[in-house]
Amino acid sequence: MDFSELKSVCGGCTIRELCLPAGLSDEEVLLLDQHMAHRQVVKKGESLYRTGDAFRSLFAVSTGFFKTSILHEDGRAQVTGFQMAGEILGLDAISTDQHICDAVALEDSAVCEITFDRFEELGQLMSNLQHRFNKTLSREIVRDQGVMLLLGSMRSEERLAAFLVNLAKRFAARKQSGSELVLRMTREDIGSYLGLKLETVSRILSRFHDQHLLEVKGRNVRILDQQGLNKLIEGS
Amino acid sequence: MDFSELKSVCGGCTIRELCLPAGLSDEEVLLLDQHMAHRQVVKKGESLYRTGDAFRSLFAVSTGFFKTSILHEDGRAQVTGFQMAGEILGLDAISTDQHICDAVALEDSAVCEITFDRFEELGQLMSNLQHRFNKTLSREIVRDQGVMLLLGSMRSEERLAAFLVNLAKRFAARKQSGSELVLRMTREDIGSYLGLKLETVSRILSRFHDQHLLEVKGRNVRILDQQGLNKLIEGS
DNA sequence: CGATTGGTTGAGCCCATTCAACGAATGTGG
DNA sequence: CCACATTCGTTGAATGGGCTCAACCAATCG
Repeated sequence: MDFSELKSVCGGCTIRELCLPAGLSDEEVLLLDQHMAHRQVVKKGESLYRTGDAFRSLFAVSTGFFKTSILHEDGRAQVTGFQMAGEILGLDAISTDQHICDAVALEDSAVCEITFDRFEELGQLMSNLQHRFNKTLSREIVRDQGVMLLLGSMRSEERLAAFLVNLAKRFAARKQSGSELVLRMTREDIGSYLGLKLETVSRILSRFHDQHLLEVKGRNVRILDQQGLNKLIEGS
Repeated sequence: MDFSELKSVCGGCTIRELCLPAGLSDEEVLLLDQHMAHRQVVKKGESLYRTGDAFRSLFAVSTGFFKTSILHEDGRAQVTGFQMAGEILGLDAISTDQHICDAVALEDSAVCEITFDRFEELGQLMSNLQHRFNKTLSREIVRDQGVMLLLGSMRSEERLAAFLVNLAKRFAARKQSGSELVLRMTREDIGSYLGLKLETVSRILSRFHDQHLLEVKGRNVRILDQQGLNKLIEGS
């Protein structure tokens, strides 16, 4: 697919308000748009970037689903996040000009690329863009600290419940069903993200199924009792 | 103490290169300096800000030691970080214009304040400052993801070893001893940060003591075998 | 078709937790 | 100044939640 003919990619994008252009005026979006590189396809299983790669660009997920993971020297890996449409990949690399994690597509995906040098120039031209970007970075910090809370002080059931509720919310914000989830990642990915083993994830999904909180068929999960899940997270 | 008479606080600050002015020219530092508010004292046990407070300013730790922690609705708390001289407090609040954690001084401390509105204006004037600030935010993301790795895939001994080595590095970067640590936080704080119970922290410190990795006397910790600790973290 | 990857479930084990007792240090008020 | 309370830290014994090891099944793919 070649979108280079289109004048404004972001302008017509359905998830514009969830992405970098959020909160910008039409004119500002147009200016941003002119500096976006072509949309780029990443096939399922392929890496958008790998640990150690030189940092050149930020990527906004256009369609599809990614995971990011960091590798420990001894081979252990930790999944640090899952990214869907509108979310930004590469923020961690600004720090050192090198990517410190791998970003892998969990289904056939497409991303919008913008070189960070260019983006910083735009930030100088549009204080609004810069302001929003500061918020984007801060939001990622808040998200990470939420994961720290989850990993540091929740039990396995609470972790999985929080994970599912969070996924559901993000799907819902994208006008997709907030109760019919298709998990694009393996049980092992989920486990790594939540600090659990894949067997534990599987067991708890089965338990939730038995408790009529979920309907689980492989990677298809339907949330039957949202409130029940919320109760697990908050109350204890 | 009133520093308002001084023309340049940052300019003469010994930890300038570890703080917001890092990488700025002398002129740029001077400009930044003119917009810094007075230094502000926070006594041991006092809060610099609390969850829910409106976000107005960023704070750079000048002297002393802070902890930040988020509160879960059911009362559980998670310590999300410890901040020492040169490190920035309040980055998480940019996202929502509200502080999402408490920042508490663990010893008598002082901070330098700058209103964020002012700071963003300065960022528009000095692309270099903005560039550095982007890196600061990204560095916090990297740090948080490091903690995620720690919480998600390390065992208790590895966590504590990583924590101590990290503290030692940061003290060393501030020209303080990298082996004689004075822990300003309680065992409970450490445990919360590392996802462990205080008893576990205490036990492991004792174990490290027995293994001649550390000398532990209450909150005074001397690292006897840095390499031994590193081995714990990397190898498994 | 066999090979591979992903998922479920069981049995037993172990690391960290829980519960508990005790000691040291600090602060407070009479 | 001492008596007392409080906070912080250490250590022991027993428990249990999640892990390890293992078997098995289903789906996918070359």
